[in-house]
Parts: sequence; C-alpha cells; structure tokens
Amino acid sequence: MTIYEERFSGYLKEKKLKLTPERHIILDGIFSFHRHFDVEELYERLRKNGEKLSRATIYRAIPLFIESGFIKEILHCRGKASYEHVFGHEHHDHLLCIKCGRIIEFKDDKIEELQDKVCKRYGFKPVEHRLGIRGYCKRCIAIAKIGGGIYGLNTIRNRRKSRNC
Amino acid sequence: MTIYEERFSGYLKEKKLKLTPERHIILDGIFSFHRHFDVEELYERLRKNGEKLSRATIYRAIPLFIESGFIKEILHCRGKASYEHVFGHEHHDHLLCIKCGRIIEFKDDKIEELQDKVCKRYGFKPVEHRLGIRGYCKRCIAIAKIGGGIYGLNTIRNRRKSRNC
DNA sequence: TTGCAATTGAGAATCATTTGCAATTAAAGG
DNA sequence: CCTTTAATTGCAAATGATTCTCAATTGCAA
Ligand SMILES: [Mn+2]
Ligand SMILES: [Mn+2]
Ligand SMILES: [Zn+2]
Ligand SMILES: [Zn+2]
Repeated sequence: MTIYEERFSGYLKEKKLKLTPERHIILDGIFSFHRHFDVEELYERLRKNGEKLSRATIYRAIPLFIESGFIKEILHCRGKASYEHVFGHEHHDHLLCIKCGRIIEFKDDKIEELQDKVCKRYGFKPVEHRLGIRGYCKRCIAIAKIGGGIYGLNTIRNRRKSRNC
Repeated sequence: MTIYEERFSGYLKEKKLKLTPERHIILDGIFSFHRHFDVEELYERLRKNGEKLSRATIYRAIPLFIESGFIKEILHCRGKASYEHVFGHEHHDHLLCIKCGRIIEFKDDKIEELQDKVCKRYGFKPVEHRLGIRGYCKRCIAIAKIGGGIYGLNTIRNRRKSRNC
C-alpha cells in the first residue's frame, strides 16, 4: 500500500466514506501523472488505460481529494477548473502566458511571508492562496515584436478566442 | 461628458467600434456602482433602473471594458466571473472568507515589487495579476470556534454548497 | 443622405458541472 | 460468512454561465 493509498483510506474512514474501486482508480490516475490536469483529461487518460468509470464519479471524487489535501484547484481557465498536486509537491504560484498558454511555476518565499503578514494584519486565518501573473512569456516576446496601441495587445475578438487563462 | 465617457469613446473610435446607447448605459451602470459585480447583477440593476437591454449585449461589452482598462475580471467564484473597477481605483488584492463570503481588499507594495522581480527572473512581461488568499475572516473566527480534524474544516457536502469563492 | 460594417435582441447552442434515481456494494457487527 | 444499511455508481436529465446565430437595426464616415 502506497503512502497515498494509506492516507486516502485513512481520510475516508474518518469521514465514514467507502474506499471503492473507482476511487482507487482515480487516486492512482492522479498520482501517475505529474502535471496540471482537468476532469476531462483525467477521464480520458483513465479510459485509455482501460478503466471503466463515469465522469460523474470523478466529479464526485474531486472534492474528496481536495479535502484530504491531495490536490488543489488552480486558476480557472475558460470556465473550467484545473487541479494540481499538493501532496508530495511543494507549493508554488504561476506565470501564465496569455499568448501561448505556457505555465511557469515559481516560488518566492519572501512573497509567501509577506502574505502571512497581511493576513495577520487583518486577523485573517489563511487556508490557501492563489497567485497568478498573466502576461507574455519569454519565448512569445522573442517570437513576435508585439505591437498595439495604449489599449492592449490583442483585439477583443482575438483575446476572447485565444484566452488561454 | 465625463472622463469615463471621453475615454471610452476614444477607445471605441480607435477600434472602429460604435458608441451605441446600450454601451453608454452599461458604462454608466458600471460606474454608478462601486463594488465587485457580475453580469447578472449588472443586468438586474440596469433593468430595475428601467433600462432595456439584453444580457448578450452586456456579455459582449465586458471585453471592451476590460480592454479599455475600465474593469478587470477578478477571481472566478463557482464558475461565474466577477469584475471590479480598475480605472479610478487603485490596484489591490483580496482576502476571501470561505465561511461568510466576505471580501477584504488589501495592497502590499512589497509583494507587488517582488512579483516584478519574479517576472524579470523569467523574462516574463506581466500584464496583470491576481492574488487571492482564501481563509477565515476575523469575524468568522470569533463567531465560531472552528473544530475539525486534520482533514479540513467543512464536510465535503457542506463545502460544496457553501463554497463562497 | 448613403452605404455598410458593426450591433442588437431573442433564443438556441455550448460546455462544464451537478443532480435524481434505481441498482449496487463496502464494510461494520454479529 | 451473513445481514443490514448508508454510501456509491452510472446514466441521463438538469443547471447555469456564457457564447453564438441570424435577421433586423443603426452609428458614422464619406
Ligand atoms: Mn502548478
Ligand atoms: Mn476588489
Ligand atoms: Zn507564451
Ligand atoms: Zn467570514
């Protein structure tokens, strides 16, 4: 039994929930892949793997994995939620390229520290946070000399369609 | 003509877009209200005000207001986008209470500065950022001694229903 | 005033996510 | 191992926010 399985079954027991084969499959699916994912991707990956289970089951399992501290939701992208590991992965924040969709992860201890200070100042007890910086990645800046007036870099229509995050 | 109207019509002209009565109504609606809002709220506010226009028109206008720097999208909340002023309002980030939904705005220059540093480190050209810290506000901490085991403060079912942000 | 691309409203279409329901099953207790 | 029962599942229908289609209208540059 992996450390994941052990922790998950402990969580389920504490909540009087059942460790079903489906949940097992989903757990394995989540930890056999180390990138950001969304429900549809996970579903298709499991299917290709020959597993049979429905989207609804995955949707219903996601909150369990969040509550038990395995994954967390990251920035919504075009109305769709994505997730990433928490368990076994250090916390980090994201740079999001609005041109190509590339996601760069970073961690800045000083920023984290200052966030705590802000919370203290307001008597706020933080549970989690998300910091996403949207802009243009190195490669996209290099590829195209981006023109445009004071009003932005894309037309509205283009921005709509290409809104990567 | 207000400064808003002037700036907006300038933007529209530059983009060869039209200053329609509907867009005018929406612009006024946005600037007659100084809090976070979503499309539905804006729609109903305008309706109550006797204005006649369709949701679709608002949805279509939102990207214009974003591009012209009047508003920006803030954290998605339950799959629904919210917006807040940018023009005439200083940038800030948010503390979000996951118990009562309260939103506390804050600004920390040092954090902003460090974000720029991070971007430089990655050759990334930032356009905007969002920092949201989710947790429990002062009042909620006071009201309820929040119990719970190591796995979190709400049950899954409750969390689903009460997920304020 | 004209010409035409941009815009609008209404409703249909999308798309991610949630939910109702009947059948199934994990797992606690004997 | 058997019983009991609440939890779980799959499927399809329901939701809800947002986008799109299309015919009718209109701003505005010339
Ligand atoms: Mn990440
Ligand atoms: Mn705000
Ligand atoms: Zn890029
Ligand atoms: Zn609160």
